[in-house]
Amino acid sequence: MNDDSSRCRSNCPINFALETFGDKWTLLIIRDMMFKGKRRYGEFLASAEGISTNILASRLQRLEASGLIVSSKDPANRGVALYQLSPKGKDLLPVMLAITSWSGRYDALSSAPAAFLEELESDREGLTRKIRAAMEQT
Amino acid sequence: MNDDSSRCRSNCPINFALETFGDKWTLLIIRDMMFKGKRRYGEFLASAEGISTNILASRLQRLEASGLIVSSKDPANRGVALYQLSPKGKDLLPVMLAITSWSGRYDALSSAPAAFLEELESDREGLTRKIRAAMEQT
DNA sequence: CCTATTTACTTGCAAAATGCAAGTTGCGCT
DNA sequence: AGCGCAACTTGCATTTTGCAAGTAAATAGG
Repeated sequence: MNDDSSRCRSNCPINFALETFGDKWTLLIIRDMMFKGKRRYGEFLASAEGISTNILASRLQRLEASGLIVSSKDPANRGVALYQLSPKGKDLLPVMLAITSWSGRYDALSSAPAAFLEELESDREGLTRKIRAAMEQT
Repeated sequence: MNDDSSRCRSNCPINFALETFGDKWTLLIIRDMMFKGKRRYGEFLASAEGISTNILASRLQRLEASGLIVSSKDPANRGVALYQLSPKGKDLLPVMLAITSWSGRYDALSSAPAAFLEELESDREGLTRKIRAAMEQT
């Protein structure tokens, strides 16, 4: 293999959006929205990893600024804010599934349910469709 | 859809290895090893994003501790350290490709070469094989 | 053999990000 | 009006990062 299409030299870098992927809390918030259907400030705050309230506010702001989520007020209750994934945010699903699959295989602390992991390996497309449908519901 | 296999409640969390994915520099180092064939301390230090030397040392140590990379001394030159992806590290390829694909579509600052992105969309399996082969070379 | 250079780090300190606890604001209910 | 809840904001201590400089070991040249 002497054509080099699979490798990049420093003059043709592969860069990616580090603001999104290089941050722990950002990924957790997206995960919560994507797989757990969370939409409210208090729900994110309650996640097992224990994000603190100032950081949560800052990350939600950043996520909205970069177009990954959209915020609105619950029409039934103006005191409640709703955060939802934008199409751009929903398109992170393949990334999250790849991370989940790798973590399920290699990271002992990463406990996705076994049924979920099995379905992910055996029928990723079907699972993807199901999750996309679930995301539209909210 | 009232079976809930595509969503998880808080009692069945999807957790992933945040030490790996939640850190900016960790991802960049893995990218450099995977797509650019970098193996040496000085090469990582020279990456466009400008990691500082103390952070690089700390991340390499962490990556080795978590089994993603293996370090050795260059047999031809004992003063030179070589860092290489372990099988566990190489298996991050699908994650990196998913991130690259998303970034290529949505992030203006993320410039993977167009030919790479096209191949990624049209023949991901083939590209994956090529990159895996290239990774074995080092 | 002695010196200079390269490579891979370590150290010290200032700046920034994070974590924690407490306070504030706006809305809905009674 | 008064209470409660949800969504933030603020202040401050702690941790992490970034930057500049320094050290140690291994080749390279004279």
